[in-house]
Amino acid sequence: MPELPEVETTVRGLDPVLRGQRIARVQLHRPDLRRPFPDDLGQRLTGATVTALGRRAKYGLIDTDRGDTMVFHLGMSGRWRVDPSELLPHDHLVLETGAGRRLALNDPRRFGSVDLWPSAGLSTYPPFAVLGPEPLGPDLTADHLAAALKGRSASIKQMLLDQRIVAGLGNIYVCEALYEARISPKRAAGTVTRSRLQRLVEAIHLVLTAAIEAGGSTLRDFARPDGELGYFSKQFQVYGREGESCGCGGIVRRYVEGGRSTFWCPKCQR
DNA sequence: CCGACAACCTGACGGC
DNA sequence: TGCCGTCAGGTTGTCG
Repeated sequence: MPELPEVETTVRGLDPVLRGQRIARVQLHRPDLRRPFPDDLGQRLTGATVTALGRRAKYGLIDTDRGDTMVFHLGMSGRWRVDPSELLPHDHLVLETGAGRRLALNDPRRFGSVDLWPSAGLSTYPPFAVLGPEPLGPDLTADHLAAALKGRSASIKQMLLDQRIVAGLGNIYVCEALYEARISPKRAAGTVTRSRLQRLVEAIHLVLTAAIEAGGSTLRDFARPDGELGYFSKQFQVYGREGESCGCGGIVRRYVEGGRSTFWCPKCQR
C-alpha cells in the first residue's frame, strides 16, 4: 500500500541494489501504466549509472549520471520485486544491473507511473509543481496548515488527502494521524484550532516515523522490495478496525466520504 | 474557487 | 464449485 512510508521503505530497499550500478538492460512489457512511458525510456536508461535514490511525497526518484531522474509512482498496487526467480503477470518493467541484479516493477491495477525528467529541474515535473510540503520536512508547520485551511469548509480528512496541502499522506495515515491527534475527521478544516493543528503536525510526524521504522506497513499485496515479510509491527489504531473498542471506551466507526472509508473513534476524536 | 463524483484497472473476499 | 457484487493504498478530470 504505497503511501509515503511504503515508498520510503521501497527506496531504501532499492538503494543498495541500484546505487553506483550501471543499468545494463531495460525490458518494457507494455507501453504504459496510467500514462504512457516516455518513448525513449529504455534508450535513456540503458547504460546509465544510478547515482542516487530519493523520494518526493509518494514518488520514488532514481537519479542517473546522464542527468535524468526516473520518477516512479506505485499507485494503489505497485511494488518493486527484487531478484525475482521468475517474472510474473504485471511485471511491466524490468531493470537489470551490470552486477546481474534484477528489479521488476509489478503493478496489477496500473495506477502507477514511470517518467524521466531532468534531475536539475525536478521542481518543474508537472506532478511536483503542485505538491505541498513534505510532511516530515521543516515546512509542515501549524502556520502552514492554518494558512492553507483558513476558511475551508471541507472536512479536515479531505484536506489532508489533498497533496497540495501536505504531500504524501494517504487514506490510512490520515485516519491514523487524526486519531493520534484526537481530531474528528468530519470537522470543517477551517475550524480546527491552532493548538490542535500543532498537535496534528506532531501526530503526522509520529505516525509516519513509526511506520517507516516498522519498514512500511503491509496490507494485502504490498511487500518490501526484497520480498521480506513479517515486518508489520506498527499496528493501526483505527484503520480497518471498525467495531473494535478504542482505548477510551468508545467503538471505532467507519463512514464513507468522497468514496473513501474513514475510520475513527467518535468518542475521543472531536 | 470549491466540493462532489466518476474514471482509470485488477484481484481478493464474502455471500449465495 | 462458481458466479456476482463490493471493496481496496491514488490521482486526475469534469461538472455543477
